[in-house]
Amino acid sequence: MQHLLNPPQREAIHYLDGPLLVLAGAGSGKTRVITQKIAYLINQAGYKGTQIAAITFTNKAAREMQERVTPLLEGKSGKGLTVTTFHSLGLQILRQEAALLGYKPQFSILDASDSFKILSDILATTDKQLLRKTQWQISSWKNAFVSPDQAKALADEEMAHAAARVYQLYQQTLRAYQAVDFDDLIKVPVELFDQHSEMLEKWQRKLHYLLIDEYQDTNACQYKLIKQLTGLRGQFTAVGDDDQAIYGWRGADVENLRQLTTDFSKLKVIKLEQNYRSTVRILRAANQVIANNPKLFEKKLWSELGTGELLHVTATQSEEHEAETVVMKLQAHKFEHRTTYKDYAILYRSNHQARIIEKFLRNHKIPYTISGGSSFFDKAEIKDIISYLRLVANEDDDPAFIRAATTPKKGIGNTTLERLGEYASAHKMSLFAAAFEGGFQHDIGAKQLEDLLTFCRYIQTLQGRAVKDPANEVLNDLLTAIQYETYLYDGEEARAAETRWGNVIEFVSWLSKKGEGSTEYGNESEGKNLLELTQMVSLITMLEGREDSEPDAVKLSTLHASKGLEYGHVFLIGCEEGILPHTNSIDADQIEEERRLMYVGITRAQKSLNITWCKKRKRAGEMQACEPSRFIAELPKDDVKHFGNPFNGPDQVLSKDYGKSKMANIKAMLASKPT
DNA sequence: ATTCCGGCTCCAAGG
DNA sequence: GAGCCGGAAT
Repeated sequence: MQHLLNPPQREAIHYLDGPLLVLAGAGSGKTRVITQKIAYLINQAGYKGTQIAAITFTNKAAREMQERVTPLLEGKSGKGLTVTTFHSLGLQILRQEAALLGYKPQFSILDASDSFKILSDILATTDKQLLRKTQWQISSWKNAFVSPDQAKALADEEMAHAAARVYQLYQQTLRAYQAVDFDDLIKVPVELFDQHSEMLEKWQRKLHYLLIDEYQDTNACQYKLIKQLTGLRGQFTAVGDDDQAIYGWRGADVENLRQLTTDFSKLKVIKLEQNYRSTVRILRAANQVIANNPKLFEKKLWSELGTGELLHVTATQSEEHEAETVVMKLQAHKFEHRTTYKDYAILYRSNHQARIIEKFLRNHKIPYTISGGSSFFDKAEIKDIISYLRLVANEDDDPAFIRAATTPKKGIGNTTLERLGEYASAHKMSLFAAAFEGGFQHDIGAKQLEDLLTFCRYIQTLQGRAVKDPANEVLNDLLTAIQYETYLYDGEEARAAETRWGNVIEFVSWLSKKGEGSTEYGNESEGKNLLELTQMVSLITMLEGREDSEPDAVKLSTLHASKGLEYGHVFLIGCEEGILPHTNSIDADQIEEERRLMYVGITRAQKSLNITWCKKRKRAGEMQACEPSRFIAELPKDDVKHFGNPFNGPDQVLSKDYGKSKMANIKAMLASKPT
């Protein structure tokens, strides 16, 4: 994609007279504009690296940006450049000003499942739906910058009032744990800046220029942070595309794009409409689908990359048949076009759709990598280890205490924990502190107390070592001390245990490397001890940078996680009413965002696009008939070729070894004629 | 009575 | 994939 910069790109890079909004269509070279602009600021416009912050939403985007900008920088002036995610920036601010906010520097960062458990305790229920709803409600309040008191005042019905009360208790609990959740990482700094203008001025003096990626995904809180940081100077570049706004569900508001034009009267708007990624047919499809959405800014992508292949839309009998079709088509296409596996991506609306595809890929020995979905850091074995680290860093972190104290089993059971919990809450102290209280100690048996104290004292020795010994040494000793490997092999069959232990090893070596601080840019992780690494770990969801040379593997990804990426050949599966658009979105009248998801999916493809849907799908235990997605009907007829009988083709009988037949199916596939 | 196991069901999206 | 359930095994 190396071309000369086109005029709007050049203009976007050189424009420094005030706030700038770059409306960058899919594949229009947006990352290039941001990285080149950073280089321009530093190499030509006299900015220092330390004065510039580029903000992204994902760690991956931040890493890619850092990697692409580093070679462009000349000399030392680029040193100290901040390329970071919103959450990581929030953490940085929070950590520096922790004392002022009444937090210890090593406060914990809770993940969604920790929050879920806390809410479950507060509400004294296991009703998942209610808990999810409450969690969502609280998160929405936070993203909209609404405090518990304000939530109570605003609550017009009893339900909302109850939720606001839970919100308050939840915040009190987090306080007691010396913990924040993901939403707080943005919200608390904004509050801090609201209340302490001198702190805000300090940060404004530090950061002279902001660049914000994926601006359409900002929520009210994030926008407020940007406004605070840019202040009166108003020197920033926001890059976004209203057609790719797909994070409304976590509080992002496309309106923020329009808001910019009203909040900054001098806002300059530049559109990037030339696409350097896809064929004309793919772009025409994308344009025509998205044309069904109301427009915030008029924009039409065009390409000079030739007409290209027809899009394929295939109706399949079932999920199994769909998976098989995709695998067969992929194999045939790869063979025919002499491509490699990494030229292909299979995209879907929800994570669970990947499972069946994985199964078929495995059966056919096709290598694949999967992104999005349940992440490395969500694995039980990783969370186990992290719970020790969290507890060592912050002994007030009760959720970490409970997990570490009970995993692996070490004689600390429910009764002990309950007594400890009672005492701790009665005396308003942490579980850890309560364990050392005489008042509590004669409440339980001698053996139990002995085991509990052994555990707590061990944590204390780790606290001492964590600040002075190398991270990998401490970690390895920890694993030995708690006999984690034995625990894994006792609990599971050898193969599963082996995988889990492998994950642990990988985690430890990854973390150790971070601790050495040998990263080439000398950024965040330099020379950090184990405690400082712990907070950073909480913000990371994927293990990155393991392989420098990407393996030759098919990419599996959710549509959300695919944003910003491109692939030669894309399979977009499960294009049915109820899947894409998702049922919940149909019910909530949020078709436009689903359409943008479809748009994102289409525009990932460079050369070919395969869309599939199932005529029948197993749902709630039984096979149900499905309708093709309304978005399929929105594709331009002349650019699409249909396969499979979309109406009432004969139901295929699925034999037991359905996924295992190989050549026969390839042949059948190749022979199949378009209807 | 307690634990163990296999099958069944559950799925919106991410930092 | 993981949590949950019912039935089997201890």
